[in-house]
Amino acid sequence: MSLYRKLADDLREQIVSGDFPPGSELPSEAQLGRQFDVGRDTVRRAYDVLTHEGLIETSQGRGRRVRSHEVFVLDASRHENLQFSEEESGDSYSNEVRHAGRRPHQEFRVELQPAPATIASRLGVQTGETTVLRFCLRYVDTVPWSTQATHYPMWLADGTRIAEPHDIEEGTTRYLAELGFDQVGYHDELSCRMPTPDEARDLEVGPGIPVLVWVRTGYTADRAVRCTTTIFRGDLNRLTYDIGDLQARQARDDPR
Amino acid sequence: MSLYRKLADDLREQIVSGDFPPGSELPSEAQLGRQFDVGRDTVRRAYDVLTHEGLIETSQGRGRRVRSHEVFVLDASRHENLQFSEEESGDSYSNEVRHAGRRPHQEFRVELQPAPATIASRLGVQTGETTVLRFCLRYVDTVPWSTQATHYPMWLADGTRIAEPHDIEEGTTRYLAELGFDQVGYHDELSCRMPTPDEARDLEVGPGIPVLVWVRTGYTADRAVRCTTTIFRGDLNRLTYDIGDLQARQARDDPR
DNA sequence: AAGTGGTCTAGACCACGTA
DNA sequence: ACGTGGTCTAGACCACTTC
Repeated sequence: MSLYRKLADDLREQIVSGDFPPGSELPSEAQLGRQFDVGRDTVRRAYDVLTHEGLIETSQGRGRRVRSHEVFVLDASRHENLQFSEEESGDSYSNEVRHAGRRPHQEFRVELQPAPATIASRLGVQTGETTVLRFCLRYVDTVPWSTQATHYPMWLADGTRIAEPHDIEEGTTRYLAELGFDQVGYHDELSCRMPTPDEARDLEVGPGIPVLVWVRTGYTADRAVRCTTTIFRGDLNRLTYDIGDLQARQARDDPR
Repeated sequence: MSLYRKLADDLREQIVSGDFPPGSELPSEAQLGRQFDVGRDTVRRAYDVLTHEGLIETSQGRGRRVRSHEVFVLDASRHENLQFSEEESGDSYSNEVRHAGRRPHQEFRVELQPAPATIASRLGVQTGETTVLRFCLRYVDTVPWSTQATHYPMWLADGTRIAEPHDIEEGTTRYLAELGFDQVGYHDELSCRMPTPDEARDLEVGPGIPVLVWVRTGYTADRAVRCTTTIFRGDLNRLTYDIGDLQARQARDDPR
């Protein structure tokens, strides 16, 4: 077993056992080098291991700290509910965030884009066919939280507010319904991977933080009408689905 | 911008553009060093970046290759179906894998374990209370694919085959139903993160591969009866959920 | 100014795989 | 035997943060 791995195991053990609680400062490279009588690069490699496990974070000039987590839970099975409730208008993301007592913020743009193969097959159009892309970079308070890209087929978006570069106040799902495109079913796909450099920049994630990828295709009774790809920071998010009858669970959460 | 980052960007561009297709060999450290007139460590750091993005894989003595992906799709909304179909007996995992034309294999063990806080709160028992843990390391053909750990509360498992260290042929969900514990609802939670060293060993994943974590809590009409934590290799798996009416999608998949 | 991490190099030796 | 990657060191210089 190599020196730096032993050192990494040592440090990991100290972290998970609570000797270094979340947020606490870790020894400097020089200090650890003296303490274990190893070169500076060996210490750096040990810390690199832990960084890529998502355990610690580094700031130049300030040292390393144990990462502290915060998790936002999103109920995917109730998100963009198929039946609109009376009180809930506007887009689902803002509602969810405000409901959690946090301040939502988003940067928004609309583009015309030739459909990539992955999107085209889901929307039932030809690869390269023009689609309308509505893109959001979403913040909770001031932390970048997720990106969301929704593709609409041209046959649907053309001549509607979907294709215009403005926010749709009442929410796009509701607006689509007003246009006569009632979404009656969703097909969701979930995967995870390391972020691309672009995603890492947008979401401000360093090494060791994967992204959770959520692709939702929305259907009317006849056909697919939109495909939404949401990229979540893996450290900050959790998705949930309720299936079947969960009376027993709700009883636990809302004791009378 | 540092040298090794520029070099990494260069190489990434060549990989995603198809100059180095999946499975192809990449230049050796020495060769790249000569080509770009940089030291060996700089080349290594560039390759480390791509490795941690999950783009390439390394074998000592044999060089580096572009990783090639394969993805197994699991339909979580139909998995362990609440209504048993006639033809489907045995556990859901084996069925899914065989249905995909692959050979399933699992290593299996049963333990008594004090409930960790995360499990206890989901099962509605006290932290540290004894639970029965049924653990599986699952392979598809000879590749480790996922681990699955199901915790059962002692009040349910005691004196049943759940607590015995043997496979349950007909599937645990069906066996539980026979015992009078009909699962009528599931609560699913999804997240992702980098694997712990233990998980990396079990699943044989190197750096740059996150895991997808799926926690399913099963409920009868009265209470939670089990909590299943499945850890998937992030590079090999995708989960799907169908919500609402998807006639339009099924029509696409099964054209008459 | 002093301490922290970030980049880069040269050199040495080891471990693994192929031939 | 040779080429590949893996580990470790010492030294130099830079960039950022804090005081």
